[in-house]
Amino acid sequence: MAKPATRIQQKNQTAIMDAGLEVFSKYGFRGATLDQVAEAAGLSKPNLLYYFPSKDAIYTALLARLLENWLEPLHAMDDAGDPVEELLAYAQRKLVMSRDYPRESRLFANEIIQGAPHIKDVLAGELRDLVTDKSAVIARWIKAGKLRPVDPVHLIFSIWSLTQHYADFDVQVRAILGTADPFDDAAAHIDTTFRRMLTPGP
Amino acid sequence: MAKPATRIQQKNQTAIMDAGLEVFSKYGFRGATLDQVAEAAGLSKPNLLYYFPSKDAIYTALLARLLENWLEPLHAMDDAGDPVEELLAYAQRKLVMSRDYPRESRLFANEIIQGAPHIKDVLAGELRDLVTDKSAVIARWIKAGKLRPVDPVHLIFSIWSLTQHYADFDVQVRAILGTADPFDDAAAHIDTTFRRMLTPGP
DNA sequence: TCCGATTTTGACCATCTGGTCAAACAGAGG
DNA sequence: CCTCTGTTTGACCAGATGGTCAAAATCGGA
Repeated sequence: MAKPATRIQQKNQTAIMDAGLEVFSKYGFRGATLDQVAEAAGLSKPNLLYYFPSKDAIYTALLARLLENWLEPLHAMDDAGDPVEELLAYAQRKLVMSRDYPRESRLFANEIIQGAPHIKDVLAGELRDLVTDKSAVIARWIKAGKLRPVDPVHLIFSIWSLTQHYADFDVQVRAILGTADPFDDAAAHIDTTFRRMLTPGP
Repeated sequence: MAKPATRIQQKNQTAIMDAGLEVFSKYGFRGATLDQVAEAAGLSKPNLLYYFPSKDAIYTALLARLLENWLEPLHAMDDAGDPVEELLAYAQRKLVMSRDYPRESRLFANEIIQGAPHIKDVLAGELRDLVTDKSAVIARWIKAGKLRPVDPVHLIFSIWSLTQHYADFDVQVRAILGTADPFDDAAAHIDTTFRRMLTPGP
């Protein structure tokens, strides 16, 4: 029953997704217009709507694709690995994602800031479960004396906010630092931060 | 030449500013509509435009007022105080602002994420100068051995991101933690974080 | 009370926005 | 060459949006 999807379909669908990412991440759902998306995709508006039934459909498809990639690094945190290195690696992966996929980060940030109307259920469901799960892992690490005591959930919030900041507030960061690439220094800073936070102290 | 501003003018102007804050912080500049602002202010749209000449004027006025309050705590960081306590106090002040003025924080975040079209010059001017100035203070503290070495500018970014996260991503934070107020735990976590980061280690 | 200044509003407008539709246009297989 | 399926488009629509304007309502002081 499922149709194979022609070559031209795939080309246009990815063009639309990419254009939608560009526009929605810049203006938010309500601030973006279909004309903008169509132009960025190099298509006419009716043609765009031949591939996606509505503005909402494009946005929803984008969010769905995003959420997978977004949660993957946290999933990948390994119970059996070295606690400090696992957490540091997670933070660095998130930072690399901020550098390489800033539009995705801003799309997500826009959605959350505006009250997460499209994904509130995912936050309270899948995401909540995942964080609860990984928090338990971190708590076990702490109990085993492998990490300096810290609130596990707020530790995860810290990793999110510190890394995503460099994508979401990119303009501000660059305005303050000049135009130089901030990500190398950011990587060093984040490494230092979490090492001091998590490594047993004096 | 300047007119005194009647009582009714002040009442309506503040009503409009508050309504604008509510609406613009929720949808961003482009996503918000004058009708929404007018309704939130309890005025008709023409009446609203009697007090402010345009949508842009309301938004600009909001941003101007915001920026003052926003930079004040950083200004207040005292060269002569105890380094660790000054920085911790700054972080706590920012966190309290996230708790008490989340709409302001989200308004600012929306503006920055969308490329800061209205305040790019402030970022590259006033804000940049302020951060440069305070970074020098922090660098001096480090050189004097009062703080563990850390990149001063990225330290300031850390304070911003960790505190504003609780306002900007409020929905996500509450979805994960349940409905309980997250700010007490956040305060403790942030205190711990920066104390470990800045206090001389082993 | 009256008068000028301030405030409020209903009606209106041009433009934009998400979305529709029938018709025109490929492209591949026969 | 024709035809069938998939693709593209110009013209169009109803509702929303930022903004205008003249007239009406209200206010505050003399």
